[in-house]
Amino acid sequence: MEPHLLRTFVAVADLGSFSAAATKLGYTQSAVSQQIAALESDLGAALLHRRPVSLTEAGERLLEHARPLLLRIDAARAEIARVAGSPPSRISVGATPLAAPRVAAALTRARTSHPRAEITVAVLGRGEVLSQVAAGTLDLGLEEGISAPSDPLRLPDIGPANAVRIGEEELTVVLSAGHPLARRPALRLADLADARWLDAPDTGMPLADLRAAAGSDGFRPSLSYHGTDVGTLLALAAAGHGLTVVPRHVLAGIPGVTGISLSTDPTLVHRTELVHGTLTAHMAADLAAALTAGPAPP
Amino acid sequence: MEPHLLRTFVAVADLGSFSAAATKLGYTQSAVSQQIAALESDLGAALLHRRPVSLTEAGERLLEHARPLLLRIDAARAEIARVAGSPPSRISVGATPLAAPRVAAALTRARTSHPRAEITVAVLGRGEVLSQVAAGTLDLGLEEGISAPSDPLRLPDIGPANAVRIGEEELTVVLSAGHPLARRPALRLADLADARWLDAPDTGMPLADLRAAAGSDGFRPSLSYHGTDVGTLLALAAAGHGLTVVPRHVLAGIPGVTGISLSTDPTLVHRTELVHGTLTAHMAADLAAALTAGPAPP
DNA sequence: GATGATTACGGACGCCGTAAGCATA
DNA sequence: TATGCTTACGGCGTCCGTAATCATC
Repeated sequence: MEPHLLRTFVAVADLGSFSAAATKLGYTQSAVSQQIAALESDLGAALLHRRPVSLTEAGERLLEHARPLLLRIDAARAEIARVAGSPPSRISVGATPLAAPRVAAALTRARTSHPRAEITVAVLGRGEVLSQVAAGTLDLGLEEGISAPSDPLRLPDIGPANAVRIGEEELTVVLSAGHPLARRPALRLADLADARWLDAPDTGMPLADLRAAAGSDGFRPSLSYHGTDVGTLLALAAAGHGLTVVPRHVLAGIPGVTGISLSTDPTLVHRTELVHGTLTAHMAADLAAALTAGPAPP
Repeated sequence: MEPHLLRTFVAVADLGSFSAAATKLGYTQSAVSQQIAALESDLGAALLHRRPVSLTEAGERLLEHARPLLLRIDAARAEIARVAGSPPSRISVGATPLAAPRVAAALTRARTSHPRAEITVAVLGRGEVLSQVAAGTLDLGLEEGISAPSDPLRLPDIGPANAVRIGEEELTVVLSAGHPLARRPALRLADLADARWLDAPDTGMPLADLRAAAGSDGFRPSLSYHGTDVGTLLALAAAGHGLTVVPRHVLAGIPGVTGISLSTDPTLVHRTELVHGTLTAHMAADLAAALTAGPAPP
């Protein structure tokens, strides 16, 4: 269970290939093979099927633990590096595309009260935000996703009390204006399991999250979009390539699409949280105050 | 950041001594010294002051990460061992003392519906429960603590969705019957920071949790009790040795003590959660259904 | 001076690369 | 047959124990 073995295991699982993982990590094919073998013998269970490479049941379980473990290890290392180093004068903030409007709005307000802070903002794919906060590349990150009202997001914890609630909004499913369901006042997520869905893991709600929320194994992708541009995602939805789920506010004034509320569902909402390393907890408190004022403006 | 380094670091931090940690872990004094040195050089920061041994700022940070990391590593290993092994016929359940009445009540009901299950029950000190669930020694554990209403407990996560809410109850502070405050209808936790407190880390609410909940650095212990017997704890409170905090139901019919509600506080409640490895999720669902029926009987 | 952490050194083991082997598509 | 994972083997680095050294109470 040494971290470098977990790292290799995750790489192999992601890439579906020993040799690809080897080149990515700077090892030889053989080394990766030996590392996986070592992990399997340590744990006493086969983790991967070979030829083609796929996860065994035990491998699936390990993967669920390995990612958060590696994330937390990075977080610990980054935190200690900060304690040892000098207090940072620059603050970097990252956000997922659907949370980005909140940062922009809050920073204009923060500028007036803290005019001398040097702030960097980046919009990143979902998943990048948390790992970069963990690694210390980002000081603060805005994450968002689906949850029950007043329930926290299910993010891997990278430290004590590292996420604070920013706000919750109505969750809507985006349909092209001409869609048969476009005139319904509200919909239940489970009823849409068999529809055509957009797979936009960087930008929209991951389909796996929809499956988890609806308790269904549907939500199969009809088109995949890799990128962080919300406009493109909505344009794809408007063109009828599939459905996607977003918080209501991003649809304001967008032509060609209709947002149908999912709030009659076993009460699902779109929730935004501010994630931070514990060392930037005071910064987080300041920014959170500015951010929680309400839903983001257009 | 290899796990064995973290393990020795935690042992040194707990025991306050390199040599004590060495004997506990089966190393030589020298090996422990080298391991700590390796960790410090890897992280680029001093983790411990020597002579006497105490944590540096960086060490404090690392410790906050190291314990959950080790817990999760144990959880992953246990989970994989279960996948590889045969499905368990015996179920072991553990609970902290203040949660114990709930298991007892639920199991009598579970007995009638699942008469052939072989169930083991243990009452353990706070902190033992989670680590044994992680390690796979326990299949299910009942944890409890202070939280805001409908907020989850702040437990280190040992896997995806590993805790489910069982119930919440009024939180009361226990006073001897003759105590000056014993006739108040309600109290605020922060006002009691300077009182004499019982330190019963295995049984009652840890004083550190009270400090965190009240945002105060008071709650200093006047007497410490190590053990898992709630009756003894209440007897100490009745005898005026100090205050302690418990959920209301444990006080029903106990002479010599008075419970004053803390519910007017920034709304603090006593919350109970069922913790499980993901592999026992279905067992957890069954037991949770029996457990959530209401507050435990006397 | 005794206790306890550090440093020096040596043997054993582990890890990774090279290279050969082997199975599957 | 070719791609790709596995096994064999050797060098190098790491880890831990013994033992000597150093520092602190």
